[in-house]
Amino acid sequence: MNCERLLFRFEGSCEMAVEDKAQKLETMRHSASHVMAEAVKSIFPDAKFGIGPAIEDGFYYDFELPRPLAVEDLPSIEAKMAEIIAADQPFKREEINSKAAIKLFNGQPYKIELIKDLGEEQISIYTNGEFTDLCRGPHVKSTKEIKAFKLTSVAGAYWRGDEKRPMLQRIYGVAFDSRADLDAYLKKIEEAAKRDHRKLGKELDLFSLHEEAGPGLVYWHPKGATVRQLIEDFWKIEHRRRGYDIVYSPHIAKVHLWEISGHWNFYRENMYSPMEIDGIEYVVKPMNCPFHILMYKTQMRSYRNLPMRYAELGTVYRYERSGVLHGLARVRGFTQDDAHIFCRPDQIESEVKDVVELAQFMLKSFGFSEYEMMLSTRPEKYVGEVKEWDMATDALRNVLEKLKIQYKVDPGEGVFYGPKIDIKLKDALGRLWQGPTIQVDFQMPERFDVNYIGEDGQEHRTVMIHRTVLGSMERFFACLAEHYAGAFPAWLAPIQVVIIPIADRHGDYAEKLFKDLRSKDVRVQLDDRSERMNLKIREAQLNKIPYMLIVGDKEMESGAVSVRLRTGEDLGAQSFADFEKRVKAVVESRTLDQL
RNA sequence: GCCAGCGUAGCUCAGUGGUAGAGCAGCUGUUUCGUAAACAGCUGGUCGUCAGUUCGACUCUGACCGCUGGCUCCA
Repeated sequence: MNCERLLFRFEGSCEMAVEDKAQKLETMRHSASHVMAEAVKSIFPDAKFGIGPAIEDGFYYDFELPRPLAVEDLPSIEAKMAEIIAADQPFKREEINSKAAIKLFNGQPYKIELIKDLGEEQISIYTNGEFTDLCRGPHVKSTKEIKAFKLTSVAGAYWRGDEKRPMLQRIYGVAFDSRADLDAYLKKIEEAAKRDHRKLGKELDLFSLHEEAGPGLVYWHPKGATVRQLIEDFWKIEHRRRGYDIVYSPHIAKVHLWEISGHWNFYRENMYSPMEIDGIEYVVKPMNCPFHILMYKTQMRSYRNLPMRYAELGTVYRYERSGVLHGLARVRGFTQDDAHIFCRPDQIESEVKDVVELAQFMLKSFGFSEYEMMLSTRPEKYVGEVKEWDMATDALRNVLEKLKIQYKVDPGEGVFYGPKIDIKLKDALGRLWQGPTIQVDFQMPERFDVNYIGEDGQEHRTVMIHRTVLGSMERFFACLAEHYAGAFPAWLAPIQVVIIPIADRHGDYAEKLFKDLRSKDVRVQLDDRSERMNLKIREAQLNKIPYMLIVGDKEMESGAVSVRLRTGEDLGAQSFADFEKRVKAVVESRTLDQL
């Protein structure tokens, strides 16, 4: 047997083992949810049960209870669960017909609804101890196989995810194979909370939000604004290189414009209330598309000039419901890195491909390697013809397939005017946030009568591609801050270098260095306070400033600087010229992990 | 918007039915110091807002606003 085959077999079995282990964990987590339900039943005999699946890292169960739960209730439920686990109750599977099941679940309206919706003759039920549940399974053999768990939170959740149906109480828990795994997980969550962008925003003086001025409206402080400007500069250069034209458009427009686009009809609730100007109603823009269309339409466009790509860092306002606001990740006023590509139908695929590649390039440039690609298809409420939708969806799918990108399909999650590819970024706690999006649209061109003159001299309908490659500056910045825990790569760091004179007599030398670096566009700060060097280092460290230059008698004599990195590494003395070279190289290469 | 929790100095937090404290930050002074916090003094809050209960509320009740975790939503 040759090595290659051996290796292949080894990999194969390895993968299998991983899959197997994940499966076992999921089963155990699902069983844990039954155990929790049993515990809840013993405490609240009148509880009505919803559903209780396994989820990533754990499980939940939804209940209707006689009183609201608080986190304080969790320990007693956990204690009861521990008893059940210790009792080593076996899980028993039975198959019964649906009539018998409906009888069995008498007094459990949610279960009965589920049974009826299943519409099957035979259904399976699982029993452990005092608790019997409608369940497809599988489960562990007995409760003792649930090794380590913890209940984490209580929350409200609509029955079947429908806000018109009753809200049940959901208890979330996590479960692992061992105490050590559970502890490691809890530790990870604790660490992740420390890099929450809202916390970093305060600690590093990056941005603020103000209750008195309105929720969801962002104030970018100098340091946050610096990072944003650097991202925007990079974005602009990259767009020009790739054939985009940068444009600007107004912040308000007549309601009529959104009546044409269809947004008024579909999204009026999410737009800021109209204001009357000269007897005509205007709204603040919730998106930039109609503006770009108006610009496109100022001339006759030839097929020779397509595609045309209008890009704009466009600030938009959307009325988001109060409960969904979240730091910079979900706000009411935000700046999209928007662009609209006007092209011919035969150009769709290649344009989409370029956009996908641009998005990947942008994410990679900022150090994001973990993200999810989703293909969202035609929703229930849509405009246009199914034929066009299919064409647009195929174009998106083809690109994903050709680029060999792993993606998931989100059925019915497209925009009312077209299907889209979404890229979701992860925050510190592993929550996914919609980032870049690419939407193929035949509808806006139809509504706004957007055309080009073809080779045949006739008018043809232009196709639009709406896209962002970062998402919004706010959300992208939030994810970026969390990704680096506030220690931005040197090229993005709001302050790159801090100069720390040891005593006042080193001030002049320090100032000379400061002016020199500043004249070379290094973002440098001089810390000439009458404080001890130790304090200045500590503060620079807490501010995650990449380079600290310590200058005292030794350095002053030889025209040197002592370099300390924010990693804690002390590089010792080197010539100032060498240091400048080093910083220049690191910043210009936009390297992400080197100082 | 819905469910639950929370809201005390710039920040992190303690506290009680009888009109509030700590550390850090800030200010003033002393210190001039070699790789993560020098020392001393001082300033600072109508305890989220508005009502109600009470002789008296920051503390109890209600409404509202905001935040946190979920749910729903996210053009």
